Amino acid sequence: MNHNPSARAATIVDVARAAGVSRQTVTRAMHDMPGINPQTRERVLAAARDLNYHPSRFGRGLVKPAAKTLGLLVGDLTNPYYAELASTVLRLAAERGWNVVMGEADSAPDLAGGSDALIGFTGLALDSPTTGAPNLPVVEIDPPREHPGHGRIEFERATATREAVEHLRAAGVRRPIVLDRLGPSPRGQAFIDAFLDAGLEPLVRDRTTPWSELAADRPDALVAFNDLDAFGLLNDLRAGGLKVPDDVRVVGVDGLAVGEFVTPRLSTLAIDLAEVARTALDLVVELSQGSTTDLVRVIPHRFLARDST
Amino acid sequence: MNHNPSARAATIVDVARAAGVSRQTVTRAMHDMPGINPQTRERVLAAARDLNYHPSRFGRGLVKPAAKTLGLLVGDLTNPYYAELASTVLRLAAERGWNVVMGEADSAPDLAGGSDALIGFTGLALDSPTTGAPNLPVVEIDPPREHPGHGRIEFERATATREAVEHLRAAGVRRPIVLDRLGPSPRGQAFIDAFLDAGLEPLVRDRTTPWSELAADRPDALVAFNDLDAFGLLNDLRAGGLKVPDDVRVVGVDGLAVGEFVTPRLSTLAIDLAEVARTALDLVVELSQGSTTDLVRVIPHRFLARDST
DNA sequence: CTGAAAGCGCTTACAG
DNA sequence: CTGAAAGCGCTTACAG
Repeated sequence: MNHNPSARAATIVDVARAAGVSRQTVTRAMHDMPGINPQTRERVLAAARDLNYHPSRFGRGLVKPAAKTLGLLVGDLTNPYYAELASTVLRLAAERGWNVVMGEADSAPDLAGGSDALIGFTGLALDSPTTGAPNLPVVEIDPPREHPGHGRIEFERATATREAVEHLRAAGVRRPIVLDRLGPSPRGQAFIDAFLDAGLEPLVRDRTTPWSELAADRPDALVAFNDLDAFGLLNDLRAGGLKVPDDVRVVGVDGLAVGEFVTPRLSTLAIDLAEVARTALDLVVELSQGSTTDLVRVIPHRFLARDST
Repeated sequence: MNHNPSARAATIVDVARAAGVSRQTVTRAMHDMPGINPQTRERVLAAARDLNYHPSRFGRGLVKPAAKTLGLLVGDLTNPYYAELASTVLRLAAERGWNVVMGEADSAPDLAGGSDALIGFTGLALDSPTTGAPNLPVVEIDPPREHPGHGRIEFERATATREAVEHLRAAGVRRPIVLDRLGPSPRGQAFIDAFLDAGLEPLVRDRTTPWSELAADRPDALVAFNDLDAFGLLNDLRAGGLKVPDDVRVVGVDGLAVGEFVTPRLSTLAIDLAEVARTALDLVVELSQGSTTDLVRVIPHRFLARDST
């Protein structure tokens, strides 16, 4: 077995030669087509096995209609936020007969090379090889800045953020802390602005600050960077003997379904990820058909008041 | 724009003709290569834009070394179990310079067509087009049955299951219910066997049976089909005024990280998904290099006794 | 700076 | 049942 260890992979010609037939006949055997002598087929398949022959996707794709491939760049799939988005994209793409090649921002493969179009959270991998694609249609989700010619799904967060802040203010919150990453994110900035507008001056801390440190500021509300962070805070607060929402209120961002299952159920800023996925896919299809106008779609967050506020 | 609405997509020849240059020059312009008159480049790019030209992956792949593509078939990505596995596969594949095209079992795209090798939970999509692949290396994870020539990652669950059952028995459990899907799954069967061996006769109910119905049998332990189901049960039990683990003990299967964050923390049968991913990837690489022996790897579950038992 | 030729690996009619 | 020829869309030397 494995007769071609170092050199190039076996091609249809190698198999044909080894089996003493034409390329044509190799194709027939490989694809189980009719009109071939069973013994010939066996001989060809044996040769193929022997040479570890696998038909080239490229030779085949050039000559047969093939599924389009969509590149999808997400963050850590371990975060249900990205997983849920990816899940919807996968389903909708399959409905259209598209394949999806996926990449996580941190490992950042060159999606562009294997795709006919790209959708992704480019904020995670700015100007990566991914976006240097040769003329591919690209749709960016919640992008940090505009990129001419690219489609864009923008998140409208101001309204829902104000709602959340109003909810907190009405509940008596006076000393909120906004947990954000360094170099304020759009989500963090939206909360800061909303608090200021509501006459509250929020402290801003790095999202990874442990509760033990946060406690010194005696906050009565914590705005987590995302739901996952919020789950961690909920745990830390419980461990620290604090009651949520009575002692401290906690709000997340993302609207993960699993937020229903934690205790207390997490209040959060949700976005309809299925709608994001659907919109992004529609847009990328329009782009690949040559559309060059109306490239921006806006999707609103909404405030889900559950039990943690 | 979009001058080629109905007919076939524009090729390099169309662009060359439109711009009045050779195909060669089109390549140079598209890939920003040196040795081309800037004005010529502009003219070519304009023509390309005008014709909505995107270079064919296939033409290109045939002639330039391209990344290998791995097909990955999982269940619902919305289940963190699959998401975590996919995440590791994505990372490891990227390290090797492979692309990954993903599919969910329910939408079941034809992964085979676009892949050089396949990894997947074939129990979810048996004998789908996916596995009818023309001679692709295939690794099946926790497969329901053997498939000659395919690699196989088997889960060893008997040991950990016995441990879990022993733990329950020692805690005084006498009336366990095993929640399984119709036509017992390996995981369900393992629990049933272990309970019987321990001298306990478990009831078996469909995994979707609501607690309200289960309650009639006055169980003192519930074995959920998976962690996600277990989270739901935990909620139902709380809603029903039952205390876990005092009134009813609950054990899940999968070992999701988020099980740490629910209340009470979920006891579960965990499997090291990163190891599963790593092993599957190693195996599929061996297969694609022509290996035909030693195609089975076994990975053990382990019992994570947390707070729900 | 630009182009004519060859070739990548496959499949599809078409002959025999 | 089997094979010789043409062609899919691209890039890589090589000439000019």
